[in-house]
Amino acid sequence: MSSGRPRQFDVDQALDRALQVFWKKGYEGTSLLDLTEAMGINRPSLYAAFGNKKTLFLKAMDRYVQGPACHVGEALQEPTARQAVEYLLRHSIDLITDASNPCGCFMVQGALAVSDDADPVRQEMVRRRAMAEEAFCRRFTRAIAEGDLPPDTDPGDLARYVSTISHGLAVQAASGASRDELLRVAEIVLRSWPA
Amino acid sequence: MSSGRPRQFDVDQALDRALQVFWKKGYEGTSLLDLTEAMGINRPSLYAAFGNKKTLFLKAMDRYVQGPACHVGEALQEPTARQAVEYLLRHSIDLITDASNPCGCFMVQGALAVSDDADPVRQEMVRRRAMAEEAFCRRFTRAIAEGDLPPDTDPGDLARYVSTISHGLAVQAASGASRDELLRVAEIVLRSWPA
DNA sequence: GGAGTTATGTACCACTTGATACAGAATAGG
DNA sequence: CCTATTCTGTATCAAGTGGTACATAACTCC
Repeated sequence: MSSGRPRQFDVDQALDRALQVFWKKGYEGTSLLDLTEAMGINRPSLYAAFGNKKTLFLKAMDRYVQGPACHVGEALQEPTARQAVEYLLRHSIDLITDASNPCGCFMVQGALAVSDDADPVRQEMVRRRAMAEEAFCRRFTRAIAEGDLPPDTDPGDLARYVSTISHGLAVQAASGASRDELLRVAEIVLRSWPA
Repeated sequence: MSSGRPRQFDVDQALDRALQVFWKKGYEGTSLLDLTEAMGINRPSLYAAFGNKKTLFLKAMDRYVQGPACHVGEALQEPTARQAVEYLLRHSIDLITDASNPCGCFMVQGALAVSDDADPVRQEMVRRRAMAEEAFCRRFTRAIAEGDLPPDTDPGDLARYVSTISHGLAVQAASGASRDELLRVAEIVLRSWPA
């Protein structure tokens, strides 16, 4: 197999740039011109490497989950449920208020309310958010079995609660709340942790 | 003064219809065609009555605050801080999961992450969310003075906490969470209310 | 009934949108 | 060197965007 003319750009770096734009402007607020300018490539190269706008967005989503938002998975590995939540909240706050990224959470503001045309993208984001919540639900189920949460705890409700806090913090960050302000919110949450 | 040809549509009803569309699809996900179809009027009538897309959106925002979201102001009049928060959360949940409206909160998903062109609209939403938070801050300050909250409470932090919960619930609703599921989240919040 | 005023509806504007056709450039294998 | 393959860049596409000009219709006041 002959490999033809080599790419003149780094695919992952271009994807990171695309992620930044989608993160700041959302799926529908981002134009192809925004993308090609940020990625430093022209339109046909973008389409050849990433398919189209939708598939590029989905790939940016994967990269977000595995890169900037990898703390979500890491949190689950903390020894106790409380520590997992603490890890999640603190690192989430660091991410969503990090000055080198757009404010807020890509997973929340990337495609929250969109046109019918973009609805599949929105639904995929809903699905991914639900997956994270379910992972915490399973973690809490384990915590109950390990005696690390009260036995009458409903793990699903608690996971939904944590998810609610997390998404709320993201909206706060998108509204301009600072790291310290959000850390104090997290403190209120953790102070009353049911354990 | 002569009044000319009378309007053939009800301005407030048309505004309600516009609100519904913006609520579901967000500012940038909504096209003029979406609007005119939902409002039952044609383009020039829309522009004559509401200015342009941005000003229409802002007017829809006013209508949202004074109509569907009037419970926010009402909550402040409850006798205690705890009751105010309880009122806020319960009625918010009713609103954001009401089947006769789009899921979620217009004030959150109407314009969370948008293009530069729409950024003024986004900022106005940020400002309005901040105003609601400040109102709760003042309410909590009063509650502390009335001995209805611990004297060492920081009213700003507490207001930000409540705001975070409220916005988090909105994202959950936009993701398809049911009324009952969110009521159980609210229960967790209220169970640990610092009073 | 005529004059003045305001709303409606068609038809259109310039511009942007996401997406491609196609020619040329850069590589690998033979 | 030649061919096959892949990428790049220009130039372009049809469709959709927000926004308006203009003729006409419906009303009030004189």
